[in-house]
Amino acid sequence: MVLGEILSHLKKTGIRLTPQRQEILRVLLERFQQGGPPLNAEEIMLQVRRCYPGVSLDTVYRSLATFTKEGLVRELQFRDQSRCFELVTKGEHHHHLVCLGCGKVRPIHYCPADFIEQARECYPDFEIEDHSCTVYGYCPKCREE
Amino acid sequence: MVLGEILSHLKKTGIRLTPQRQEILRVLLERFQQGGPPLNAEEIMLQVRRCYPGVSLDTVYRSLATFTKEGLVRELQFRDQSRCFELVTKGEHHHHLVCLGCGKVRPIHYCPADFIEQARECYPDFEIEDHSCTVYGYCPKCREE
DNA sequence: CACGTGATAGGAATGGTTCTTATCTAGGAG
DNA sequence: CTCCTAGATAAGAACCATTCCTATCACGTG
Repeated sequence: MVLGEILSHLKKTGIRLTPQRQEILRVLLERFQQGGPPLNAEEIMLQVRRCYPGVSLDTVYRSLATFTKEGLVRELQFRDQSRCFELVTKGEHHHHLVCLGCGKVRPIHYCPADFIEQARECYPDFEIEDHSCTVYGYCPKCREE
Repeated sequence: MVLGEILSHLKKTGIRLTPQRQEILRVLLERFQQGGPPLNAEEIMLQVRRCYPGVSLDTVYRSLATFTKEGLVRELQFRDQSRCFELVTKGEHHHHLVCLGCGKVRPIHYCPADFIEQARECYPDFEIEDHSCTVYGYCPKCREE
């Protein structure tokens, strides 16, 4: 997955490809390639401001909403109330392990196919689009308290 | 699971058992018994006000936070930003199907044990406390748009 | 290369949640 | 049963992440 692929996808959709938006996507891609935790809107803004100092939080939120609608970005919600975002990548799929102490997020590279199957059987009239599985606990550092 | 069990559990913890708190728990229990979707703070407040008209939203939030810390209540977050609460019940365990259109929540009475197992294997140093699995899609009504 | 439409910046507004303060009360001690 | 006090409550103010508003700007179509 490279930035070019994402940008050409965007072109097809007719969504305008401003430099700010390219930078937002680049930041998300970089984070994905590093395997790090998802970013929240403010973190994204701070990163983007390195190149485009004038960028507003509102712009970041609006762009992320647009990308989410387009299926390029996924929004995540954990129990600490924080909202964060990650790139949707073809061929790669993961879930999350969240520390209830420090809020740090780690990826789980496993997907329970049986669960989705069960949901489909239970509610055949539903058009299933997506799913998310999250495990909560305490990381080694937070266990010591 | 009856209200008495919950209340006696609370007594053991030393948490004060005010009538408002009893009513909040009763409302949550009623919802659980009906098998309905989880409630948000405002819905709970409105129900509680039938008996205790003076109850404030703040009281509801504080009580729910206390119950959550005590493991009596679970807080849920879905992608529409809404925050809601449900009773934690022994012997019963479920996950959720959420409509991306209207936000309505339905229970899925199935749990992917393999997923939790995998998380444990992946991160043996983590102390796993809880997990949640959510499927997103469009309900029959919202599919028509 | 000019034009129109959709995007942006900045500041103001919003709304859910939490804090503050004064008052009250549940429940243990006497 | 009555008193006492730590902890709970109500009301309104404060908070803060997110969204709205409006004037301005610029992407990329034609």
